[in-house]
Amino acid sequence: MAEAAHLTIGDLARQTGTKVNTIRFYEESGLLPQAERTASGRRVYRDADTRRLAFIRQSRNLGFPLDAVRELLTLADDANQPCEAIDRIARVHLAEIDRKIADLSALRTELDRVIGSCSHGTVADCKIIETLAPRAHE
Amino acid sequence: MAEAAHLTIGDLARQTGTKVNTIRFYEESGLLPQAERTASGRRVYRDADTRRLAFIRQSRNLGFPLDAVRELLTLADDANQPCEAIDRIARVHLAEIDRKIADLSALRTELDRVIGSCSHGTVADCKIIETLAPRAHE
DNA sequence: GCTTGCTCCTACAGTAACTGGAGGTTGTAT
DNA sequence: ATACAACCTCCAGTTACTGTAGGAGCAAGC
Ligand SMILES: [Zn+2]
Ligand SMILES: [Zn+2]
Ligand SMILES: [Zn+2]
Ligand SMILES: [Zn+2]
Repeated sequence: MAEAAHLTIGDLARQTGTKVNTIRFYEESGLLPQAERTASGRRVYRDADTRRLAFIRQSRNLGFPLDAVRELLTLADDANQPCEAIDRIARVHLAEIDRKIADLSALRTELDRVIGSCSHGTVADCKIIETLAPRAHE
Repeated sequence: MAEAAHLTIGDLARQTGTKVNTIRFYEESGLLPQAERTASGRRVYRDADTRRLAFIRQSRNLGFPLDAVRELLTLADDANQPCEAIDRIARVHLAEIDRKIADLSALRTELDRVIGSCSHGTVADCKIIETLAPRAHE
């Protein structure tokens, strides 16, 4: 039932919600194979490319950096291997996200404290500025 | 008591915990004024520069982007103005941080769910891969 | 057959905020 | 005098694209 249609780069872009330039960028980055070309030099894609690109986009949506996506793509090809390595990449990524959330939360707390301390007078009295400027002790 | 010492760029870097290259970058970006030079072309700094750079660094530590730092520096110079504009910049920045935290938290939830669904078999059964690959329905 | 307009091509600059290095000069201490 | 550190000016690299310039191809309507 599936038709192995030949897609243009624009078709592929539409199917996957990816910009045309981004697809070319993925090709150049080695995430997508070098596409076949028509006689006039236009890229031609097949369903397998759609699936690969969808995988990449889904991974990106989950925040995996391109290096991790590259590894995931390789690992996903060995269907009979244990999925340990895949899980590890995902857990490392989760830890990274947790770190970022922790950093931002600490920042948020501090910034909120600074903002809350302002009594809305002149710049000379502004506690925000006072926090940013080094207190000239003495 | 304060001595208006002439500082080298290295002195300034040490005093503020900034890399030498970063100081040059700030100068080029207009955050620091063009430094005076010695006869041989070396940059010379004074205490006012230390204070300005400390302000920049403190702002950066609170996550303000350089554009915001630039505005803060300008606003901080008008000591008699109301601090409204400063507060607004800070609140906009806080909102941005909140947005990032929300985005990351949503990502974290989803990623955690995906990881949790893996039953540690082969790649063929891995739920993580299944999530990333488009389900070939039918 | 021709023009219009869309899609495609390559190549490159720009984004944020630095960081590091190459290649060369100056200052300082022994 | 000779190290050696610190300074100088470029400039490339980082992340993951995005947008644009300048040019060619392709399908449709007239
Ligand atoms: Zn206020
Ligand atoms: Zn204030
Ligand atoms: Zn597993
Ligand atoms: Zn798994």
